[in-house]
Amino acid sequence: MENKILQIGMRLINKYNSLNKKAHYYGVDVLLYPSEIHVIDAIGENNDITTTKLSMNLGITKGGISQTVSKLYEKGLIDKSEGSGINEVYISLTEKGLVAYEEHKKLHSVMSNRLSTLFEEIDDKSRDNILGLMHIIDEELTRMEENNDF
Amino acid sequence: MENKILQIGMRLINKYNSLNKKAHYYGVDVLLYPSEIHVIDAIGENNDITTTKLSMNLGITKGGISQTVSKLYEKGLIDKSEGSGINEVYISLTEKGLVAYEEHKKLHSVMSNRLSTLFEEIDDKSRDNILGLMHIIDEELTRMEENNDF
DNA sequence: ATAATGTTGTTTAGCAACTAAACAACAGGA
DNA sequence: TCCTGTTGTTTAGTTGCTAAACAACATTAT
Repeated sequence: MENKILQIGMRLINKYNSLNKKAHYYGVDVLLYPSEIHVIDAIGENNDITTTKLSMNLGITKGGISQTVSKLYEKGLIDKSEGSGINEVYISLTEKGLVAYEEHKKLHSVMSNRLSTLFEEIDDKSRDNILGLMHIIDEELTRMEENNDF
Repeated sequence: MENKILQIGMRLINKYNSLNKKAHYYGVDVLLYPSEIHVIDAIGENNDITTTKLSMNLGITKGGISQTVSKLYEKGLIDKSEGSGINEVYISLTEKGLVAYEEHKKLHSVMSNRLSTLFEEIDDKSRDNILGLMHIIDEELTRMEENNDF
């Protein structure tokens, strides 16, 4: 009973991670791997982004991003354009990329809506407690990261 | 504001997964990789377990478990014993394995305790709402898994 | 101006952590 | 005895990274 939340939380993370291993088509004609749809998602939410910013945004090395971006370019989901003369490359979605982005987003909207609804219906105290709970987890994960405890 | 929880939740998952990529010593003289400490954890909570049961328990193929178990055997963290004449092998922790298991558990106890405390202090309504929230996420992840939607 | 340093993105080799498939060893029943 | 089911193992292949070296250009220092 004591660490029930932690247990459920771990089960949710495992479930998410397990789901997150399968490739899908997302409405386009090429199979997209998890790493690829994540990059597409990040570009869709921040068009004309650079490799370095994607790297920071997703917490992956520049080399890793560069590899995934190359695959997406070959599959015709993104465009590259030289940015403001400097040593930058702006990455944006093609029409095909946009299709995949929106299809992917659509699949999450049901859960997103259900959570929004619940969050709006509950009282302030519950809302605060939920955020407090998440805050504790966040703090502890950060502490573990800093102390190298895991 | 609408999908704030989902956003925080995703950040927590990413943070956890990022932490979960590093190898540690866990108080013993050999470096243990994430997959290895997970298997140790599962054996610690269920001593004299078999490969097949570990496989089901962790949601990994028998081959994958077999590989990780081999490494743990070579590192001296587990013992194997023939089980009841049938075609089974019982896996248990050595003293060294037990040290790693308990060290790993200790690192999680701070967060576990903080969450337990919070959960005990809040009112029933908040408690129900938190569980309700998790239940929705669980349901939606299951639905996505079944429909192959992701 | 020239040299040193910083920044951008890319490529390469290597690794962890799997999976799928073939396999050997044994058990129990037809 | 043969067939089937189960157990655990091994092998080859894959994804998704990282670390390190690199080239190209920009900025700063001397």
